[in-house]
Amino acid sequence: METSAYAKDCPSRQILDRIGDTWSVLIVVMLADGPHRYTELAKRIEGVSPKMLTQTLRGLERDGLLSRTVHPVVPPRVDYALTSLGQSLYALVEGLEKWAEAHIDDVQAARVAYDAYSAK
Amino acid sequence: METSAYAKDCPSRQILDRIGDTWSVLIVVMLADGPHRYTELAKRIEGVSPKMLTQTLRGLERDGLLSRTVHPVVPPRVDYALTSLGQSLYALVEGLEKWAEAHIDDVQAARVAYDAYSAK
DNA sequence: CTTTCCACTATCCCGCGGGTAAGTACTGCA
DNA sequence: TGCAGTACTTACCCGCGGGATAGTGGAAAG
Repeated sequence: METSAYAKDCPSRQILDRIGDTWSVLIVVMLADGPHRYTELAKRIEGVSPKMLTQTLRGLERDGLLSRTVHPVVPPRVDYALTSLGQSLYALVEGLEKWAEAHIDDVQAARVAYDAYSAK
Repeated sequence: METSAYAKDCPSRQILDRIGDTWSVLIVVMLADGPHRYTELAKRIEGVSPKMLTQTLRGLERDGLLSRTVHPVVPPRVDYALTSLGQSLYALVEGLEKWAEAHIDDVQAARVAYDAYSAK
Protein backbone atom coordinates (compact mmCIF):
# COMPACT_ATOMS: atom_id res chain seq x y z
CA MET A 1 0.00 0.00 0.00
CA GLU A 2 3.13 2.17 0.05
CA THR A 3 1.27 5.41 -0.54
CA SER A 4 2.96 7.04 -3.46
CA ALA A 5 5.09 9.44 -1.59
CA TYR A 6 6.83 8.45 1.58
CA ALA A 7 9.56 6.80 -0.44
CA LYS A 8 12.03 9.38 -1.67
CA ASP A 9 12.58 7.56 -4.94
CA CYS A 10 8.94 7.92 -5.91
CA PRO A 11 8.45 10.09 -9.01
CA SER A 12 5.56 12.01 -7.45
CA ARG A 13 7.60 12.85 -4.38
CA GLN A 14 10.43 14.28 -6.44
CA ILE A 15 8.17 16.43 -8.55
CA LEU A 16 6.26 17.54 -5.48
CA ASP A 17 9.46 18.63 -3.79
CA ARG A 18 10.45 20.57 -6.87
CA ILE A 19 7.07 22.29 -7.05
CA GLY A 20 7.18 23.01 -3.35
CA ASP A 21 10.55 24.71 -3.65
CA THR A 22 10.16 28.47 -3.66
CA TRP A 23 13.15 29.36 -5.78
CA SER A 24 12.71 26.58 -8.33
CA VAL A 25 9.23 27.71 -9.18
CA LEU A 26 10.19 31.37 -9.29
CA ILE A 27 13.05 30.62 -11.65
CA VAL A 28 10.86 28.55 -13.93
CA VAL A 29 8.31 31.34 -14.05
CA MET A 30 11.02 33.91 -14.77
CA LEU A 31 12.40 31.85 -17.62
CA ALA A 32 9.02 31.12 -19.13
CA ASP A 33 9.23 34.24 -21.28
CA GLY A 34 12.73 33.53 -22.55
CA PRO A 35 16.35 33.06 -21.49
CA HIS A 36 17.93 35.22 -18.80
CA ARG A 37 21.36 35.78 -17.31
CA TYR A 38 22.48 35.08 -13.78
CA THR A 39 22.44 38.68 -12.60
CA GLU A 40 19.10 39.33 -14.25
CA LEU A 41 17.58 36.50 -12.26
CA ALA A 42 19.30 37.70 -9.10
CA LYS A 43 17.86 41.18 -9.54
CA ARG A 44 14.35 40.22 -10.52
CA ILE A 45 13.85 37.47 -7.97
CA GLU A 46 13.71 39.54 -4.87
CA GLY A 47 15.22 38.02 -1.77
CA VAL A 48 17.25 35.20 -3.26
CA SER A 49 20.82 34.82 -2.05
CA PRO A 50 23.56 34.00 -4.57
CA LYS A 51 24.05 30.69 -2.84
CA MET A 52 20.46 29.62 -3.26
CA LEU A 53 20.26 30.97 -6.79
CA THR A 54 23.24 28.95 -7.93
CA GLN A 55 22.14 25.90 -5.97
CA THR A 56 18.65 25.97 -7.41
CA LEU A 57 19.85 26.60 -10.96
CA ARG A 58 22.18 23.60 -10.66
CA GLY A 59 19.35 21.40 -9.44
CA LEU A 60 17.08 22.43 -12.28
CA GLU A 61 19.85 21.93 -14.78
CA ARG A 62 20.63 18.51 -13.38
CA ASP A 63 17.02 17.48 -13.78
CA GLY A 64 17.06 18.60 -17.41
CA LEU A 65 14.54 21.37 -16.80
CA LEU A 66 16.77 24.17 -17.96
CA SER A 67 19.89 24.63 -20.03
CA ARG A 68 22.98 26.56 -19.02
CA THR A 69 24.99 28.22 -21.75
CA VAL A 70 28.39 29.69 -20.98
CA HIS A 71 29.75 32.28 -23.39
CA PRO A 72 33.55 32.28 -23.21
CA VAL A 73 33.92 36.04 -23.11
CA VAL A 74 35.24 38.42 -20.53
CA PRO A 75 33.48 39.31 -18.36
CA PRO A 76 31.75 35.93 -18.37
CA ARG A 77 28.21 35.59 -19.61
CA VAL A 78 25.89 32.72 -18.78
CA ASP A 79 22.40 32.26 -20.14
CA TYR A 80 19.73 30.11 -18.60
CA ALA A 81 16.74 28.90 -20.59
CA LEU A 82 13.94 26.39 -20.12
CA THR A 83 14.22 23.13 -22.00
CA SER A 84 11.08 21.62 -23.48
CA LEU A 85 10.85 19.51 -20.36
CA GLY A 86 11.02 22.66 -18.27
CA GLN A 87 8.31 24.23 -20.39
CA SER A 88 6.00 21.29 -19.83
CA LEU A 89 6.61 21.66 -16.09
CA TYR A 90 5.75 25.32 -16.40
CA ALA A 91 2.38 24.26 -17.78
CA LEU A 92 1.73 22.53 -14.48
CA VAL A 93 2.76 25.59 -12.51
CA GLU A 94 0.34 27.62 -14.57
CA GLY A 95 -2.37 25.14 -13.68
CA LEU A 96 -1.61 25.59 -10.02
CA GLU A 97 -1.77 29.35 -10.37
CA LYS A 98 -5.13 29.12 -12.10
CA TRP A 99 -6.45 26.95 -9.30
CA ALA A 100 -5.00 29.28 -6.70
CA GLU A 101 -6.67 32.30 -8.25
CA ALA A 102 -9.96 30.49 -8.64
CA HIS A 103 -10.13 29.15 -5.10
CA ILE A 104 -8.16 31.52 -2.92
CA ASP A 105 -11.36 33.27 -1.85
CA ASP A 106 -12.81 30.01 -0.60
CA VAL A 107 -9.62 29.22 1.28
CA GLN A 108 -9.43 32.63 2.85
CA ALA A 109 -13.08 32.55 3.84
CA ALA A 110 -12.52 29.16 5.45
CA ARG A 111 -9.56 30.54 7.36
CA VAL A 112 -11.46 33.53 8.66
CA ALA A 113 -14.34 31.29 9.75
CA TYR A 114 -11.96 28.84 11.41
CA ASP A 115 -10.05 31.52 13.26
CA ALA A 116 -13.22 33.24 14.42
CA TYR A 117 -14.52 29.97 15.79
CA SER A 118 -11.26 29.06 17.50
CA ALA A 119 -10.83 32.44 19.12
CA LYS A 120 -14.29 32.35 20.60
CA MET B 1 6.53 42.92 -12.04
CA GLU B 2 6.34 41.48 -8.50
CA THR B 3 6.74 37.92 -9.70
CA SER B 4 3.81 36.08 -8.30
CA ALA B 5 5.47 34.43 -5.42
CA TYR B 6 7.90 36.31 -3.26
CA ALA B 7 5.04 37.90 -1.40
CA LYS B 8 3.63 35.51 1.18
CA ASP B 9 0.12 36.77 0.65
CA CYS B 10 0.12 35.69 -2.98
CA PRO B 11 -2.42 32.95 -3.72
CA SER B 12 0.04 30.97 -5.82
CA ARG B 13 2.61 30.98 -3.04
CA GLN B 14 0.16 29.61 -0.51
CA ILE B 15 -1.03 26.82 -2.77
CA LEU B 16 2.54 26.01 -3.75
CA ASP B 17 3.53 25.69 -0.11
CA ARG B 18 0.61 23.40 0.50
CA ILE B 19 1.47 21.21 -2.48
CA GLY B 20 5.09 21.15 -1.46
CA ASP B 21 4.24 19.95 2.02
CA THR B 22 4.85 16.21 2.31
CA TRP B 23 2.22 15.39 4.89
CA SER B 24 -0.50 17.60 3.44
CA VAL B 25 -0.31 15.86 0.10
CA LEU B 26 -0.15 12.40 1.65
CA ILE B 27 -3.22 13.10 3.73
CA VAL B 28 -5.16 14.44 0.77
CA VAL B 29 -4.26 11.34 -1.21
CA MET B 30 -5.25 9.07 1.66
CA LEU B 31 -8.60 10.78 2.03
CA ALA B 32 -9.33 10.75 -1.69
CA ASP B 33 -11.03 7.36 -1.43
CA GLY B 34 -13.19 8.31 1.53
CA PRO B 35 -13.13 9.46 5.17
CA HIS B 36 -10.63 8.08 7.65
CA ARG B 37 -9.97 8.23 11.38
CA TYR B 38 -6.95 9.69 13.11
CA THR B 39 -5.33 6.38 13.96
CA GLU B 40 -5.98 5.00 10.49
CA LEU B 41 -4.09 7.90 9.00
CA ALA B 42 -1.32 7.50 11.56
CA LYS B 43 -0.90 3.83 10.67
CA ARG B 44 -1.11 4.11 6.91
CA ILE B 45 1.06 7.19 6.50
CA GLU B 46 4.37 5.71 7.39
CA GLY B 47 6.77 7.94 9.27
CA VAL B 48 4.44 10.71 10.38
CA SER B 49 4.68 11.76 14.03
CA PRO B 50 1.47 12.51 15.97
CA LYS B 51 2.59 16.10 16.23
CA MET B 52 2.89 16.57 12.51
CA LEU B 53 -0.26 14.62 11.77
CA THR B 54 -2.34 16.82 14.06
CA GLN B 55 -0.61 19.97 12.89
CA THR B 56 -1.14 19.15 9.24
CA LEU B 57 -4.76 18.10 9.74
CA ARG B 58 -5.44 21.39 11.50
CA GLY B 59 -3.88 23.33 8.67
CA LEU B 60 -5.91 21.54 6.04
CA GLU B 61 -9.08 21.98 8.08
CA ARG B 62 -8.38 25.68 8.53
CA ASP B 63 -8.02 26.08 4.79
CA GLY B 64 -11.36 24.37 4.25
CA LEU B 65 -9.80 21.44 2.43
CA LEU B 66 -11.06 18.80 4.81
CA SER B 67 -13.76 18.43 7.44
CA ARG B 68 -13.27 17.13 10.94
CA THR B 69 -16.17 15.32 12.56
CA VAL B 70 -16.06 14.47 16.23
CA HIS B 71 -18.35 11.69 17.43
CA PRO B 72 -19.12 12.20 21.13
CA VAL B 73 -18.61 8.58 22.11
CA VAL B 74 -16.17 6.85 24.39
CA PRO B 75 -13.52 6.16 23.39
CA PRO B 76 -13.51 9.25 21.14
CA ARG B 77 -13.84 8.92 17.41
CA VAL B 78 -12.91 11.57 14.87
CA ASP B 79 -13.43 11.31 11.13
CA TYR B 80 -11.59 13.33 8.54
CA ALA B 81 -12.93 13.73 5.02
CA LEU B 82 -12.13 15.87 2.01
CA THR B 83 -14.46 18.76 1.30
CA SER B 84 -15.35 19.55 -2.30
CA LEU B 85 -12.58 22.12 -2.22
CA GLY B 86 -10.20 19.43 -1.05
CA GLN B 87 -11.33 17.17 -3.86
CA SER B 88 -10.65 19.81 -6.44
CA LEU B 89 -7.17 20.19 -4.99
CA TYR B 90 -6.74 16.44 -5.25
CA ALA B 91 -7.41 16.76 -8.96
CA LEU B 92 -4.31 18.96 -9.18
CA VAL B 93 -2.25 16.46 -7.23
CA GLU B 94 -3.36 13.76 -9.63
CA GLY B 95 -2.22 15.97 -12.49
CA LEU B 96 1.18 16.29 -10.89
CA GLU B 97 1.41 12.53 -10.46
CA LYS B 98 0.52 12.00 -14.09
CA TRP B 99 3.22 14.41 -15.15
CA ALA B 100 5.70 12.79 -12.81
CA GLU B 101 5.03 9.34 -14.22
CA ALA B 102 5.18 10.59 -17.78
CA HIS B 103 8.45 12.49 -17.41
CA ILE B 104 10.39 10.83 -14.63
CA ASP B 105 12.43 8.87 -17.16
CA ASP B 106 13.53 12.07 -18.86
CA VAL B 107 14.46 13.61 -15.54
CA GLN B 108 16.41 10.59 -14.41
CA ALA B 109 18.22 10.32 -17.71
CA ALA B 110 19.15 13.98 -17.42
CA ARG B 111 20.48 13.39 -13.92
CA VAL B 112 22.59 10.44 -14.96
CA ALA B 113 24.03 12.42 -17.85
CA TYR B 114 24.69 15.44 -15.66
CA ASP B 115 26.40 13.40 -12.95
CA ALA B 116 28.50 11.49 -15.45
CA TYR B 117 29.68 14.74 -16.97
CA SER B 118 30.43 16.38 -13.63
CA ALA B 119 32.32 13.41 -12.26
CA LYS B 120 34.56 13.28 -15.29
C1' DC C 1 48.39 49.63 -11.34
C1' DT C 2 44.18 49.58 -9.39
C1' DT C 3 39.42 49.07 -10.06
C1' DT C 4 35.39 46.99 -12.04
C1' DC C 5 32.55 43.50 -13.80
C1' DC C 6 30.45 38.75 -13.77
C1' DA C 7 29.49 34.38 -12.09
C1' DC C 8 30.26 31.95 -9.01
C1' DT C 9 32.43 29.23 -4.49
C1' DA C 10 33.54 28.76 0.32
C1' DT C 11 32.85 29.38 5.10
C1' DC C 12 30.54 30.40 9.23
C1' DC C 13 26.58 30.67 11.95
C1' DC C 14 21.82 30.98 13.54
C1' DG C 15 16.83 29.88 13.65
C1' DC C 16 13.33 26.80 13.48
C1' DG C 17 11.09 22.74 11.70
C1' DG C 18 10.21 18.53 13.17
C1' DG C 19 11.21 14.24 16.14
C1' DT C 20 10.81 11.97 20.67
C1' DA C 21 8.61 11.34 24.82
C1' DA C 22 5.61 12.15 28.30
C1' DG C 23 1.22 14.22 30.00
C1' DT C 24 -4.15 14.79 29.70
C1' DA C 25 -9.09 13.73 29.83
C1' DC C 26 -12.74 10.62 29.75
C1' DT C 27 -15.12 6.19 30.51
C1' DG C 28 -16.12 1.40 30.44
C1' DC C 29 -14.60 -3.15 31.60
C1' DA C 30 -12.24 -6.58 34.49
C1' DT D 1 -8.80 -0.05 41.70
C1' DG D 2 -6.62 0.43 37.67
C1' DC D 3 -5.75 -0.35 33.05
C1' DA D 4 -6.74 0.21 28.14
C1' DG D 5 -7.97 2.87 24.23
C1' DT D 6 -8.49 7.48 21.53
C1' DA D 7 -7.04 11.81 20.14
C1' DC D 8 -4.57 14.83 21.09
C1' DT D 9 -1.08 18.74 23.66
C1' DT D 10 3.11 20.23 25.68
C1' DA D 11 8.04 20.48 26.50
C1' DC D 12 12.50 19.80 25.11
C1' DC D 13 16.21 19.22 21.93
C1' DC D 14 18.92 18.67 17.81
C1' DG D 15 20.24 18.92 12.84
C1' DC D 16 20.54 21.40 8.83
C1' DG D 17 18.69 24.59 5.44
C1' DG D 18 19.63 28.82 4.12
C1' DG D 19 21.38 33.83 5.01
C1' DA D 20 25.37 36.86 5.23
C1' DT D 21 29.89 37.76 4.02
C1' DA D 22 34.17 37.28 1.87
C1' DG D 23 37.15 35.34 -1.70
C1' DT D 24 38.48 33.99 -6.85
C1' DG D 25 39.94 34.86 -11.68
C1' DG D 26 40.95 37.28 -15.72
C1' DA D 27 40.57 40.96 -18.95
C1' DA D 28 39.66 45.60 -20.01
C1' DA D 29 38.98 50.29 -18.71
C1' DG D 30 40.58 54.45 -16.48
